[in-house]
Amino acid sequence: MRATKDTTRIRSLLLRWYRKHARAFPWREASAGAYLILVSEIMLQQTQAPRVAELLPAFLDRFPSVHHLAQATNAEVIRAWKGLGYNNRALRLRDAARAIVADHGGSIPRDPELLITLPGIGPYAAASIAAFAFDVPTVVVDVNVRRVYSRLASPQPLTTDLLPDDMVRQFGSHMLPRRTPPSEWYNAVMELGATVCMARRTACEACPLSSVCPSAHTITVPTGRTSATSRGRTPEPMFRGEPRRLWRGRIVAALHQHPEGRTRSAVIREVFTSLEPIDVSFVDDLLDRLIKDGLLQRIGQRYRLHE
DNA sequence: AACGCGGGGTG
DNA sequence: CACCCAGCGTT
Repeated sequence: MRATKDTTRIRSLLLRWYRKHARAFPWREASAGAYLILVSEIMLQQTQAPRVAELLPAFLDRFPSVHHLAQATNAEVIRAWKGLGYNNRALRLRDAARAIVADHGGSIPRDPELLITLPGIGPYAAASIAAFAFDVPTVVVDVNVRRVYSRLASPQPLTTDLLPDDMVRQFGSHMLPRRTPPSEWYNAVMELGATVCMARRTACEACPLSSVCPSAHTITVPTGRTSATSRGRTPEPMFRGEPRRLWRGRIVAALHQHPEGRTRSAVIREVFTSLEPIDVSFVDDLLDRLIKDGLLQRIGQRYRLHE
């Protein structure tokens, strides 16, 4: 862990850099309210910032307030979520809006302890909404923050090396500025993580913290087998050489344009072109999972987005 | 603790 | 092309 003396230096170097290099995003505007922050934080968990910036306005136009979102049906919110992936999260975001209306008078809570009780809001989202929407001085740790803080706190030999979560949090509570708003601080840390102190590549020569960073210029890309599967991750289930989740996404996409629904045969024709009888069980498994998740419903012989 | 969830980005 | 990326809820 670095000496306290360096903390002030790190803060001022990074904040000065951020004021010069910040990209303009809707959630960084002074006019951004808590509802915009809530929606954008959920979107940003899964999608690159430029893409969220592109898709966020249409979603907010469709659901301008937490009250509008709370009234959305499953199908309505899934359609508005198109292009963002992870449809389950759209439903949870809508459920969170319903809980905010039902239990919090329509006002988004500012206390992380309350935020984390909402559907789809975990430790990261609860802290980030409190910090970005209300400038609550709380420790926020996403993968960008964890990466930047790990490299800054102690020398990391490899780009894949990260400190344990508890050490990152300890360093993070030490780094929280006393006067600068937490929203500005975390925007700066995440901007550095996204554009300079990146996961698979570092740009130490362009980093404002290289003079105080113990990992600067020495961190290297690991060689050899580093793939997810060889690190012990469960391999994704595949079908016809592609991950199951992509077939799942195609079924949802195929039903976007058909409010009246499609028969199983029609879905198979459109999405799979043709199928051996032995493989039809794969489709049935997919359809069952989609229904279980609340994305689809079966009406008679037809499947459609869940109303 | 392990699994499932999208689809674009990167080397 | 192979490989990478992320936080949440469920089981």
